[in-house]
Amino acid sequence: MDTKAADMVGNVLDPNCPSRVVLARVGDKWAALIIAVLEDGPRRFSELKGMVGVVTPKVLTQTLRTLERDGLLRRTIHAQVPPRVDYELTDLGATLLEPLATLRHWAEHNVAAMLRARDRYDDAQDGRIAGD
Amino acid sequence: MDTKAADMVGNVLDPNCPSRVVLARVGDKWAALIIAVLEDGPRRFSELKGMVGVVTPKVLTQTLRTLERDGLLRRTIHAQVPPRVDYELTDLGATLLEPLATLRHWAEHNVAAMLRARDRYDDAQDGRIAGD
DNA sequence: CGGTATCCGGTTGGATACTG
DNA sequence: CAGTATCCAACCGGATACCG
Repeated sequence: MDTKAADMVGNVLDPNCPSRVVLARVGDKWAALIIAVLEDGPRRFSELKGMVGVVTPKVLTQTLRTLERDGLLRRTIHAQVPPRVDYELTDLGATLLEPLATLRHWAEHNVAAMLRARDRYDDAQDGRIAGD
Repeated sequence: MDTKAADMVGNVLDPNCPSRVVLARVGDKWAALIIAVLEDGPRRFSELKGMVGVVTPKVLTQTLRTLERDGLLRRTIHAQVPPRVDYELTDLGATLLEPLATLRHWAEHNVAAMLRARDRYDDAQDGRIAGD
C-alpha cells in the first residue's frame, strides 16, 4: 500500500493535490455545516439561512455556489411565485458524508483533550510573561 | 444513534463545536501536510522546511506552534550546538492520522469528478457571458 | 540552526442596503 | 423569496531582514 508519508507528501505538496482541494472546500466556514444540514434532504435557501442562523445571504450564496460548482450539491429553481430554490446533495456530495462523519467522530472524542492541551499551553505562556 | 443532521447542526452551529475546532485546525494550509510528514517519525525544523519546500519559516513556525498548542505534536529542544529541535506527533496527534486518511482516500477517489464538475460549471458560465 | 520582527497584499467573512 | 451590490475590517500567508 502506498500510504507512506513520503508518498502523501509528494502528493500534498502539489497545489492540485486531492487532499488540498478537498480540505480547501470542506475547510471553509460554512461548507461542512451545509453538507451536514442537507444530509436529511433538500432545503430551500431560506431554510438554510434559518438553520445556520447567523450567516448572511451573501456568504451563504457564495458557499452554496462553490459547492454546486464542485458538483457536491444541486440547485433547483422552481418556476413559481414566490420563487423557490431547493438545494440537495448530489450522489457525489452524499459520499462526502462518511469521511466527514469520521472526522466528526474523532472531533467529538478528542476535542476535549485538544482544548485541555490548549489551556495548558496558554497557562504556561502566561506564566512566562507574568511571573518571569 | 444520534447522527441525524439536526443533532449535527445544533452541534456545528456552536463556535466551540468539535467539528468546527478540528476543521479549523486541519483546514489551514500546512497543518495536514505537517501531520502527514510526521507520520514516519520525528523531524527537525529544517527537515520540515526542506520537505515542505516553499513554506517560509514564519508560517512554518506558526503552524507548528498551533499544532503544539493543541497537543497534536510535541516540540523537543536538544541543548547542543548547533541547536536541534525535533517535532513529533503526540499520541493524540497520531490518532488524527486515520480520519485524515479517510478524507484523503475520498479525495483521491473523487477529486477527478469534482474537477470535472468544476469545468462543466465554468464552461456553462462562460457560455452565459460570451454567447448570450 | 531555528527561529523572530516587520511589513504587506490578497482573500475571507460580514454589515448593510437594494432588487427581480 | 432568493438573491445581488457595495463596502469594509480582520485574518492569513508570504517576502524580507535580522537575531540568539
